[in-house]
Amino acid sequence: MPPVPEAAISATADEIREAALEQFARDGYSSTSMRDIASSVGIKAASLYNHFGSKEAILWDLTLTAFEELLRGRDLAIANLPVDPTPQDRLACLVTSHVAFHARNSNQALLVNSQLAALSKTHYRKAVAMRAQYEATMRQVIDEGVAKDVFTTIDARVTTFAILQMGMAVSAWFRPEGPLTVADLCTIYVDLAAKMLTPLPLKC
Amino acid sequence: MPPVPEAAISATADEIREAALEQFARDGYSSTSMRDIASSVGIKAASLYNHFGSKEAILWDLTLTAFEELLRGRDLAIANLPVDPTPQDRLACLVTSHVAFHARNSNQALLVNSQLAALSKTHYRKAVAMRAQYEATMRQVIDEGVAKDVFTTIDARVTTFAILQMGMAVSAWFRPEGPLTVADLCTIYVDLAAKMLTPLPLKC
DNA sequence: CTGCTACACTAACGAGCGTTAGTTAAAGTA
DNA sequence: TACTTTAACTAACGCTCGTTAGTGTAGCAG
Repeated sequence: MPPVPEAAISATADEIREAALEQFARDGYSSTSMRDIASSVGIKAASLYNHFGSKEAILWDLTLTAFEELLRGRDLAIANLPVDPTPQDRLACLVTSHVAFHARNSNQALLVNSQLAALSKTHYRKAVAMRAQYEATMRQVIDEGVAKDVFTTIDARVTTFAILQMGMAVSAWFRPEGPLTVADLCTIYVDLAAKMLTPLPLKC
Repeated sequence: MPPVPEAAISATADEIREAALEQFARDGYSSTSMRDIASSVGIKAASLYNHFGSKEAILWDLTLTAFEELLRGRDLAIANLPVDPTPQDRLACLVTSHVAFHARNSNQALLVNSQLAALSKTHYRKAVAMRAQYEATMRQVIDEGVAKDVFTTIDARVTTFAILQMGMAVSAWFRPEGPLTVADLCTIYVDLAAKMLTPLPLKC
């Protein structure tokens, strides 16, 4: 009896991850069967259990990796900020890493944004905590800008949701073979987010 | 043998609609069983077939109703516009009806925004067409504003998606018992959308 | 060469799924 | 009062699901 692997590391395990990620993102967790995943990899369903302890373990593995990459992208962007960054700098940096992630890793993004409910209660709680921590980063930047009087907003919480959500939606429609590059997309969303936090110009 | 009802009209049918809508929105179509729906109504699964021909028929019934209400809200808002409305008037009107629908009918909104894939191919195509028609209304208003030089945008298509999406997300988090009223919410999103389409003020 | 490990397989279990057939009881109509 | 309709029920069908048990085999370590 092979010990139930905590986090499988092998070429086959990676093929399983890849196939499961694509199908979970496209069809949803509960509409994807172990037999579906196995057949994408070219093995039988029972063989999946040589690599992952359960179907939910695959989802959790993928979810953890997705969150790690999301947070890593954010941290990398923050690390590349100029010294003494303005709130505008910080906002542009966060929106760029946010949108770039959702454009480049659409399957991971779809998993994180709409398949968390399929996790076990314990894993779900951890995932929600990670998401809350990620969202808090955006909120802090907005609050900082408001405190320094460079941002204006009716409601900082709602504006945070709005900025995060318009970026998340990118994963649902953006295709790299389309007319826009990821860089184009980031420029557009940074512009939108900046405007959302700037007072409307008075007629003068 | 009762004829398979096209669109059932009875108190029980309405209870089924209500229970199915809530569970489809909360747990997803494929995670909700006919036995789940039946038990919410207080009957057995087989009795559901006295009112609807299949599980998908329930989803399609709910989807059609949701789209009808969404479009009706939009048309009502448009009908109440002042004579010779400006693009800003039109934008505010559309954003208000959009956000109000997603705040007040969150279950219907979640259905329309994330359960279409569970429909049969024929019904799916019709639903996507209705959604496209709805989205086109917003796009037209933005294009009109750009043509009249009262709106500025890097990319009208992406901005349309962004405005629609930040409103759709409302259905996922807004609770009427929270600190904000629906009217508050509409005000906030109208403000955000207007700013998104207005040029950043130059320092002067 | 021997033995162990890794990883595939077949077969099957029990549970749950959407759905159908056939039955029964109550309500409405002639 | 008799007949029809409505809408509930029980029972079961065939299927798919996640998962487990047990088996075979190739490759590597001693």
